[in-house]
Amino acid sequence: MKRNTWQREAVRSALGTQMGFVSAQALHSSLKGTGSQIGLATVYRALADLAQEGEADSLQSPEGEALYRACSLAHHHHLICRSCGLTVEIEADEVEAWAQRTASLHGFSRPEHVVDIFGFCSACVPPVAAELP
Amino acid sequence: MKRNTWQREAVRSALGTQMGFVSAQALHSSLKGTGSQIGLATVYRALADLAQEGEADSLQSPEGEALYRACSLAHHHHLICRSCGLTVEIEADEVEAWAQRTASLHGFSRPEHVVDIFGFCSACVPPVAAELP
DNA sequence: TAGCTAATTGATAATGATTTTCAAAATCAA
DNA sequence: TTGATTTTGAAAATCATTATCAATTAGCTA
Repeated sequence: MKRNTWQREAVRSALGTQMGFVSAQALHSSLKGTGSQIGLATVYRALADLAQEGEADSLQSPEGEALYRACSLAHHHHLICRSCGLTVEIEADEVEAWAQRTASLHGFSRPEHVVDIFGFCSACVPPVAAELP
Repeated sequence: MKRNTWQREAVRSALGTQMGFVSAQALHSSLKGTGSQIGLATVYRALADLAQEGEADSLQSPEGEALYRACSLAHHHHLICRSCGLTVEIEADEVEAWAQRTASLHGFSRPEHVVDIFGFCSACVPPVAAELP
């Protein structure tokens, strides 16, 4: 049976206070920073549980880290600045519908899609100007 | 100056014979399997180069591995079976346009989007039937 | 063709995220 | 409270990927 521990609550609540996506490492540091004595392994376990129970969204950053975010109600998509990390929540009904349609069109079930756009926000100029047309 | 080595050719050619996405590790094993003495670090470097030069596409698997695939010409999206690895190339003009539009709408430049759908193909039944409605 | 020089290789060590281990601590039902 | 069972957490183990650096090699150039 699943038990309720202050650690799990701490992770759930800490995740709720974050605005964007956080890595397990970052969340752990954040918790430690507020005086919590929670262990890193526990944070990983709690996040994995939350994600499985649908209480958290997760995605892979381009650097290969797993990022988590408290899941409000709907499924969202993001526009993430590669430089400053600014995250803009975007409407993706269009993509949502397309993903469902495309998956079932090819006979795929239980589709989970990853639709995130990484770029440079207006405040962060592209680092390699020579690459631009 | 960039030089042509049999190692780089081996990676390029090995990538070309793969049908779907492969990890660097897998490609290295595959090369070793055919008698090549290429080193793992070199495979990583060659793949990174190919991806940067636009000769290969790369994406992050949900497990956090970087996957590569020989890039034909256009930018494609994929429908990938979590169980058997079957990869279906999908048309995503709709999403392509949406990504561009959304990025610039929010002032983002040089957008790179990740649009991939992971699910279970018709041949692979969902492992957890209880989760379905 | 021989020699030069900078780019490339690869074995290995280093890194960094994530997972496993397992004994000790905590939870929950009775 | 007791006791069975789950959960925790520090440290070790994994795993993919990157950095190191001496030895090798590609591509000039004489």
